[in-house]
Amino acid sequence: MTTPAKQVRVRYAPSPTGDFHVGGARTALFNYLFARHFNGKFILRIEDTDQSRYKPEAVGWLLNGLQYLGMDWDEGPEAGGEFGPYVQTERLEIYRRYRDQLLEQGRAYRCFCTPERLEAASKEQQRRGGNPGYDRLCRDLDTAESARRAAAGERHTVRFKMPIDGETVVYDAIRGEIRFPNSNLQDTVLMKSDGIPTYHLANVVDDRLMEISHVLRGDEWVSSLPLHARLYEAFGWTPPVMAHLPLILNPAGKGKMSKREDRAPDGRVLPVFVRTFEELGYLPEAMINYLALLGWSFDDKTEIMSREELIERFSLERVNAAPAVWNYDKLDHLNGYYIRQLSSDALAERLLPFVRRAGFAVELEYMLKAAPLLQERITRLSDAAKAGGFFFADELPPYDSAELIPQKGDAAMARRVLERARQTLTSVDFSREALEPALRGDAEALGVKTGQMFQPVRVAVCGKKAAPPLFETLETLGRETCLKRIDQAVAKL
RNA sequence: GGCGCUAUCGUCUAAGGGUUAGGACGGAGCCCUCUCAAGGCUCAAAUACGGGUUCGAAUCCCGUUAGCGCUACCA
Repeated sequence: MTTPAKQVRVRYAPSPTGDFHVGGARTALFNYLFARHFNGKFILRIEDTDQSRYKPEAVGWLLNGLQYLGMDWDEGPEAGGEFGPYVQTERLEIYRRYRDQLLEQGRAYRCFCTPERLEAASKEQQRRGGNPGYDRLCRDLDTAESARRAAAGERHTVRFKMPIDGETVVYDAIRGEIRFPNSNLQDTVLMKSDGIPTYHLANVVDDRLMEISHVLRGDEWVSSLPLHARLYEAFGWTPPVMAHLPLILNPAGKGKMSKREDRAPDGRVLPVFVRTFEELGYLPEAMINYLALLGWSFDDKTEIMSREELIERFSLERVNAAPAVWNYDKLDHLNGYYIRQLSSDALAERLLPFVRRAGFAVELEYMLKAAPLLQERITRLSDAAKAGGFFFADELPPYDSAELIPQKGDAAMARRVLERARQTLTSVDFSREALEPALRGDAEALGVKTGQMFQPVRVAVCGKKAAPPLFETLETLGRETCLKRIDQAVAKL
């Protein structure tokens, strides 16, 4: 990628109207990677111009989410910076100045139409076979009259005067040239009647004032590009490089990844919000790797990439134009992979809060022993409580005694096996190295296959058939617990 | 409806005029094995359709179809 001439300054500019979801995280990530790749600045700006949809918790969710994913920002809330404030409702005076400028230049006009009239006008337009939208009634209002009505306190919005004929040609760094017939474009509202700008005005003004060099945002914004291009033009500004990132579609491929969390047919939550992924124990390494692969690729082979590699390799040229369908299986695969890459110490530490939250009182020392046995068997950190509950619980949850009966065996065999094992476990050195030959010897002495020997013991001790390797498990659990559980199992037979 | 974007295995993608169309997830099979995993090997699986351009098209152009996005005093 050719290095941009001026300093790269990009921003992620969400509106705090809801939870921070993966679509937003992907947009933030591409901005972050782009900035870090060029040693530029990654700026966070809060676009809170929609008062009615504003959610006070949203900024917290956002900041926490970015921190969890390890995307540090150079300027913005909590970071400061010389282009602040970075919250739009703290910049209202600025937008009013630019509104006035457009008004004076005749590039915008006051609209006194009521919502009711707007609706009626839109319907009338449609009835006449045109497009729905505003009929531009106030566009040619006398300026003195307009100013007088405004001064008298009459409620109004300010609309941008779009050209009526011809076309607006814009350029997108990913898609190239895009042409829009002006006959299709609206005189969009720039300033609402409450004196707060809409996205379009605030965004363009801020990007200019904050010296944003590249705008990387979601594909849903391409339809606003002509307006934004005309706004830059009206102000006499050169627009930043605009790049629209492909949308993330829900797993069904039908529509944008929803902003609501559904459940799979089996009842599992299908997370959409960043904090849900965090709560379920997705590692930031996996999230970032997966997100980066949604709409971007490095080459024909490489998929596993660390943050540093992503930063080094990221380029706008390799961003795809087509929308991408979200795939939970692939994310799970990556998460499992990154879990397996962790040292057992690191895994134990990460596991501890999850297992404790599930209600088990566990110490780090014990977790250090259990973690390696769980490592290959979990795809998310939160899976550990279920997969290894028998490690952490005092009492095993109830299980079906039929599970104790070995393949091609019967209850009598299970009893013989367990009683023999109990005897052995009472005296043998309680290490995996000693346990294995001892129990194998028991199998031989009893004339049963090793599987028939191990399975009843495994179920007695773990309460289920699918569990980590037996001897390591026994060793971790300790003699006392193992003997107790075998006694309980024998009693069930 | 209008406007816009997009179109390679089920999914994420590579190949950007010449390849047996490559990789990954998922699926199937085999191996390993005390179960479950993990790991290794193998297999099935794609250029939406129709026209051009060209010696040659997944690749360039046009059309169709389909999907998605936008069509607010929301972002």
